[in-house]
Amino acid sequence: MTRGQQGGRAAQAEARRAAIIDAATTLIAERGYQGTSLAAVADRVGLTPAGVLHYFPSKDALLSGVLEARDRWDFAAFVGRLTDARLTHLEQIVEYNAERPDLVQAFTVLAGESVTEDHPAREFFTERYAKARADFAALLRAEFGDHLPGGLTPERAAPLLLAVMDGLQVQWLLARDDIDLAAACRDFVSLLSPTQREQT
Amino acid sequence: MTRGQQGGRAAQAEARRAAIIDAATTLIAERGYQGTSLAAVADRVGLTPAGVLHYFPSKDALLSGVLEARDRWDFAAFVGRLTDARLTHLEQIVEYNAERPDLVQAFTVLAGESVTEDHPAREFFTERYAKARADFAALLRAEFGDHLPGGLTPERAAPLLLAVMDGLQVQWLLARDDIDLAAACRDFVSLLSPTQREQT
DNA sequence: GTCTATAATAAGATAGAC
DNA sequence: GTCTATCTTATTATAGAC
Repeated sequence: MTRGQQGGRAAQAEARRAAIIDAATTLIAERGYQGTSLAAVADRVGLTPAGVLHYFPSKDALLSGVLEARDRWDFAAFVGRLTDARLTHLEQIVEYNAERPDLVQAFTVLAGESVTEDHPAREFFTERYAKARADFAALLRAEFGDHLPGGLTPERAAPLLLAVMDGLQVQWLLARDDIDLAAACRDFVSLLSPTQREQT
Repeated sequence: MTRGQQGGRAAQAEARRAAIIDAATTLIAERGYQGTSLAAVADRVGLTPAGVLHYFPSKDALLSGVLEARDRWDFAAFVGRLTDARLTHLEQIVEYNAERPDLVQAFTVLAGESVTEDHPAREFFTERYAKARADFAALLRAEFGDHLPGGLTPERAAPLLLAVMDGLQVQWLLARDDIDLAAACRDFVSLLSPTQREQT
């Protein structure tokens, strides 16, 4: 039974790593990256700080693991399906995010921290946003063509779309009863849609 | 000369407090609130940590001072002139903010941190956003009336406007060469404007 | 693979000298 | 009003036992 349902030793180590990343993500959501200690992560997975450092050689390496896990999730949920991407699909992601406030909170906190100097997540978010702007521009062009309301182009609207999604998350996390994440996102898309304007 | 150009002892104490708040704001921008130590603040104003604690009895009290100073600035710049507020005025504020990336960065970091549990700035940002949504809705109604593009009302557009301004700041701080804060803000306003749609 | 033990810093805050 | 000195606690990370 040493090679049970989880497979061999390597697979067990992978499961441990995943559990540590999970715990770290939750704690980052609750206390931020700077506010998260290795001791707290270790407690959550039933290890000591030294035990955690066996899987991730430093706290920064653990953060990298958290960010990479998010990237894999994003890829599976969105970028991997970009060939058939539609704005409705983007709205589905928003709805799915609304079911995972812990994940949204972790990455809202990290994005905020990332603008500080020499933050270990700064490069990650810089590249992530640049890529998101390019992806969103392509999405908007596929959906609406070259000419958007207000005389905007997809390239000029893309940062706005990204900003709205990000900014709404902050407001939602601070006032979940007042903000409907998915509905507000749809509201913004309706501003971009040439066909739906002036509806009552 | 003991009562020189700065006034009496009370005024000198106020000047000290202001200098400490200034230093703290800069350091929060550079390293976040959790990453800012009293020792670093003290260094910047030529005091020891104990000296700083003479003016602010705790680190949290110092943060409150930073937030109150921002509130006073906001009031002078925006809320205090709400009677004659126009969207063009809001755009002037964005342009002014673009000249003060340090302030923008400090409050972007703090807003991100504030969504964590028991953060000392959480209540501040919760109330600030709620008030901003109400103010923006009134502003949009005064400017455009009850009916906005996409079938939106001022109340539904206000959180979007707030989200765009916030989200653009994050993108701008991470890629100042790629994002034109004021221009992007105007782009969004043009989406809300009933008269300017479909311009080329 | 996980631990104990410990190193090496650093934090916020207090007491009391000056 | 500001300092020195100190308390107390927490941090990341390493070395080496088991």
